[in-house]
Amino acid sequence: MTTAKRKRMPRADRMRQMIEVAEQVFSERGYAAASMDEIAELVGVSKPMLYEYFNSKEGLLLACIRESRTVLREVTEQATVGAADAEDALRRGLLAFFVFIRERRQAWSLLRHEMALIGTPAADEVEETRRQQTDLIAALMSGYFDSGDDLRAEAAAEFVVGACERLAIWCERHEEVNPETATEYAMDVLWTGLRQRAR
Amino acid sequence: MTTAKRKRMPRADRMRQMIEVAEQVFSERGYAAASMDEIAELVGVSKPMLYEYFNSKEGLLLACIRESRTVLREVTEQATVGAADAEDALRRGLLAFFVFIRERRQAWSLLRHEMALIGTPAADEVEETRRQQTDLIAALMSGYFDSGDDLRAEAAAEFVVGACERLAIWCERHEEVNPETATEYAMDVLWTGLRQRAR
DNA sequence: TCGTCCATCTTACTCAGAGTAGGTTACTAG
DNA sequence: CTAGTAACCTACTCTGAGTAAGATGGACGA
Repeated sequence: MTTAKRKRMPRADRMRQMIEVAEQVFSERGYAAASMDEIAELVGVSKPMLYEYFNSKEGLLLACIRESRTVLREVTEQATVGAADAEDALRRGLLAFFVFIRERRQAWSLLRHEMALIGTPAADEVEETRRQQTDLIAALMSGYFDSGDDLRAEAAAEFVVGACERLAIWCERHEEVNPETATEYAMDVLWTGLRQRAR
Repeated sequence: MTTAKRKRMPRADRMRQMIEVAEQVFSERGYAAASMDEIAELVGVSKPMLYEYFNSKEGLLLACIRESRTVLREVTEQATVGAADAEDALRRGLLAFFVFIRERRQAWSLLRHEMALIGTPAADEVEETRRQQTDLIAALMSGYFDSGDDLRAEAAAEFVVGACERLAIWCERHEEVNPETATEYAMDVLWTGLRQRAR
């Protein structure tokens, strides 16, 4: 990218570059079909360098996922500060999320495909990202809602995360649905409930 | 299983047996970590037999996923026949789903881990399962709801599927939450909406 | 009873790609 | 100008998916 034909670059820079390329390749080909040789070649470096910095293919994937998670967290947290009430907070958070997934498709596609790796670090890592969002929502809610039933509140937070994730994937198939509309759809069901629409 | 020490069994039977074993191994080890050699050994047959019947590792996975999907469809469709109204239909469907995932954990865990295989048949297959459920819900709703906005209705259906999927995963971590309670939590948010609980 | 047909099954490979051992080169400080 | 070390490379091993080519058991007609 940076037209650097000079080799030898400092560890931190090289790592960033590797993550950038890997994110691209993983989301294009899929984790399984992506080869470390190809990533190394695109970076312009030999394979052992990848292993030097990330230990394994899965380690490289992990780094990509963590990278995306950090951005997602920053974006959604920022969005909800200074919200007027629960409804406002929820709406702002949702909008930030839907904007994120539109602007950073590749990163999102990595987060969304939860590896066929039950019990492996990568699966845990994706799960951890959801937990992060769930906690955020649960925290938001507890500030505005009657607690009453903690288990129920936790379930509600999981619910919101799952629903939005799915809606986001649906949005990929519907270019015409912009983040604002998606947010409105989500709020409609979440906040108002389906009862309102029953005959 | 059937204590058959006699080899040579008819194609159909052998395939069923292979799918049974594969479902077990895939959900235990994860798709990537599972080896065809191991599955073949557990079945008591040599590897080329697996390829004879399923063509590839992914083909075998596909067969497992399709198997589960068929059962899921039967169960949920059956549950909703003869529902009194939209609320009742939704509740029955949800309960059937939550019972299914509790009773058939392995099958569910296969459906839930959507392979790190963007653009490959297996990913499409899992997606197809969701579409099946989404269509079912959309059909249910259209029978009871004002149509008005088709896109909105489609979005709502996606929403329900995603939310329930996530809630189901959450249930795995909470043994104390039985299908009935899960259904109640889901109905609470979906039907009533979060507004009811705001301070 | 005996062939003969073919579906079921096997042994024994190839090949791609993850991961590594051990050595080489360019920059940097003294 | 010479260490010293961080960045880098060549050239391997090894596991596991996928396959070629052939062996075998048993149903069924003669």
